[in-house]
Amino acid sequence: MADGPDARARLTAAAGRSFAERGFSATTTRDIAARAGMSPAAVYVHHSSKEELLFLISRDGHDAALRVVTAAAASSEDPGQQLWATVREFALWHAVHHSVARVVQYEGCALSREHRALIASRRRAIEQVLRDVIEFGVQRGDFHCDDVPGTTMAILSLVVDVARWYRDGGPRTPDQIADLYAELALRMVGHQPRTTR
Amino acid sequence: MADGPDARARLTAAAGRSFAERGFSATTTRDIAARAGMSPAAVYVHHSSKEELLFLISRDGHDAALRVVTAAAASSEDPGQQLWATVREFALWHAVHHSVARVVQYEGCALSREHRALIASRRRAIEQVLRDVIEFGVQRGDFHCDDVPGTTMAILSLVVDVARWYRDGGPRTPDQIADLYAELALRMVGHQPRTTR
DNA sequence: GTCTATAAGATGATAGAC
DNA sequence: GTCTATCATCTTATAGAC
Repeated sequence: MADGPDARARLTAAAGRSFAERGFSATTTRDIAARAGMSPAAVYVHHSSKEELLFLISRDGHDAALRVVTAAAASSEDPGQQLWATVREFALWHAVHHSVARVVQYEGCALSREHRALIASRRRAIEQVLRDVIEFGVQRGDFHCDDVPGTTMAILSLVVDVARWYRDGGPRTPDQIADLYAELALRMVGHQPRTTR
Repeated sequence: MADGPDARARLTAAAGRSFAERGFSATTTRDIAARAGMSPAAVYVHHSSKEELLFLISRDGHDAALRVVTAAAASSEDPGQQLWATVREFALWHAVHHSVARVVQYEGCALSREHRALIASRRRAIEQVLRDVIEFGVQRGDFHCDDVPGTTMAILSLVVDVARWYRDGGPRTPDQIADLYAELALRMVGHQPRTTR
């Protein structure tokens, strides 16, 4: 009968928000502790270092994003629908979880060597999902795109950058952004549907 | 008969590289001084603070980027050519000057309130150049794009993100990236040329 | 598991000699 | 204008009481 998140989860949440707002290096363990309603020393009861907090946030964020794009890519047999859903869900995730997404996309360089390697494999997996969708559409003749790796990278760029500029209360809702970006991705791959949309 | 950059310029160059590699907060004044071949104290003979170095790099970088896109947008009477040139030159600038571009795009939150305001007006000017090109193309009937502000933002995103992932010695040259991104931007705005390209 | 107190070192910036 | 030396403060992380 827990009436709130436990201390460990409160600390990762507090660290995530702080890292997103100011960056890993500009965040102090005192910031994190204060935000979680604890003393600075309490941080180290639950986590071995500030860098470990960054790793946990980054790892769980990547895992969540990978689940989202994997499910979206498998949601249809049609390449256009697959790309539309994948980009839509990925962009939506970046907008809704913009705080975690910022840490995921921009604070990776503060990770230790070992942790960075663990994160890198997850990043490759996410990229692979998108690349496979685009490759499939090109092979099927639904997409017309000369440079699949380059276009994959460009669409990833488009979505990732949402984490940089998105603000709560901005002029667009996450759903509107997701819809727009999914349509733009279809244009980028030269989507020619067999039936009129 | 100068045989190298003066101390002041050496310091901004050293600071720019350090900020790009590790971020503003993770860079120490000792890092900057060592990179410029000076003692930590020498930094303060030429600059009043670490934040001032960030501001100078950010301001000059924004000014350079604004000049590049302004010239590109004015390089033709044809909307498609204008957009192609603007995105091409903007992407090229981000790849070639990726170190400065990283600072420009990702370290703005470390600026003082006053400095941030000075930078914000330059950012709006850059965005306006791109938006005007797209608006012009839509009015002319060369572009088919329902959401001009959204598409403007998306194309900016695409280009800005080059600063995040670009590495010297990567699989693509800056020119190849620029060509690809210019074509993708034309697809994003629904460019329908009057004469076959 | 939480706290207060503090160790050990790093950091931005300055003083003053040359 | 550059240096060595240093100040005052902040930072990560730990020690030990409760």
